[in-house]
Amino acid sequence: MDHPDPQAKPYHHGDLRRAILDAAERMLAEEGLEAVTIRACARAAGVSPAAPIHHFGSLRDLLAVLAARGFGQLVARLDADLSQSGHQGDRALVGAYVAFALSAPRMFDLMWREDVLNPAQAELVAARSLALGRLQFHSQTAIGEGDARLRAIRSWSLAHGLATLLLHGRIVTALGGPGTGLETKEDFAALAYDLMFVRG
Amino acid sequence: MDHPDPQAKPYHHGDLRRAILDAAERMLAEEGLEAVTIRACARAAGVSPAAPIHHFGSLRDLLAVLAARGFGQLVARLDADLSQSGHQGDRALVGAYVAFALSAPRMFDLMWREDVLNPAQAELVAARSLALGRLQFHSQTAIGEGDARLRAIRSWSLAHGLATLLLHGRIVTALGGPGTGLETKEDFAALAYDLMFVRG
DNA sequence: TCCGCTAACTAAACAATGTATAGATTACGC
DNA sequence: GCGTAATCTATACATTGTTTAGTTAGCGGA
Repeated sequence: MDHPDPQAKPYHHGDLRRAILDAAERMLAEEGLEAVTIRACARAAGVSPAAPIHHFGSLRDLLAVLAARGFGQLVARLDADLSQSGHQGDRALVGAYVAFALSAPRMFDLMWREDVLNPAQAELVAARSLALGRLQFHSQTAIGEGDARLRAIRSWSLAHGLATLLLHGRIVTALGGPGTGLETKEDFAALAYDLMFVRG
Repeated sequence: MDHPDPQAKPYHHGDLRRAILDAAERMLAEEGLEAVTIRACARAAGVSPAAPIHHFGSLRDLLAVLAARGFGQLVARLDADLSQSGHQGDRALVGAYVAFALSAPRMFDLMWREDVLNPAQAELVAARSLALGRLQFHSQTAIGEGDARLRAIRSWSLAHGLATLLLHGRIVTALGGPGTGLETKEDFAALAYDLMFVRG
């Protein structure tokens, strides 16, 4: 029998590493971080629990590689939004950052969950430093007064804080809600943009 | 034998609920959130694993009650710092908020970890809404231009984002470090204050 | 003072998890 | 073709949260 049975799955998967990551990404988006376990990934790919361990070393490293994907997606989103935007530098940056967080909330959360992933994993370190460098670059293309470093910290903090609080539902609970003009994702991205104009 | 043996621990603890919470708070601060398990709390209090369940219902509820303590501590800190501060309203608020996060990093993290605690737990709901109401109050005592609601969202977002990024060590990695004037907790609290003066 | 009720707690068990170990299978370079 | 290394399975272990059934003791009322 040298003609392979199309029903029988091969002993070697062929691209198991990617398949596991794809399954993990889908489970993260649809079922949440807690659903992403070694055994669930193995089940989704139809392999034994030890197979993902072989490719990633541990769950912490698997999640780190997954978060690296997230930082890549963030960079793609920032570059896309900022290239075709009439807005300027740091102000548009805040809107794009918040828009990404709202469009991929669980991935955004994972990217900062250093308790559950291995923050020193090589792919993650590379993807994260690239993304943060890009953030710093965009925040400094704007013309403005004062220390450029302070402006960068302010932009990033404002964007990160607003995104985080929005994902927790706290801003809607405390200040928004039906009839307040803060309902859709677009409202919040616009809010982020507006915040950059509020004077201290 | 009606005189109790001082060596023998009684079957009934007397104040087990508080003892469990105290143990959990200590373990959280010293060993991290992952060390706070039902079984570890039970071991620390010298009881069986089912005893904490009886008092709290589940680990998610135990952590929620613990987070409620955290919100109480935040309120105490805000009130203390803002009463004896020459600074005004929302600007001092940001500094005090960041100072709290840096002084109790793991508690601050837990307070927003709605995946691991029960966000609808009664004590937590009460303590959180009280704390957030106080935040809103302080942010609006300042005189300033523009929409008061926007100013409140901006203050809170800036404080929360800066605190979160500082705890992740990202700002130090990206922008601070030795020789940059950003090293101690006080430097960062001052940074938070300064950020409120940066113009958009 | 004793009785009964109820809260507080124990003991034991279950399913699920991460991961280590040893072995089986297959691809691939020489 | 053959040996080696990569890939994957089977099995096992310790740990976790939680459930169930049963034990102990504090406490109010007769």
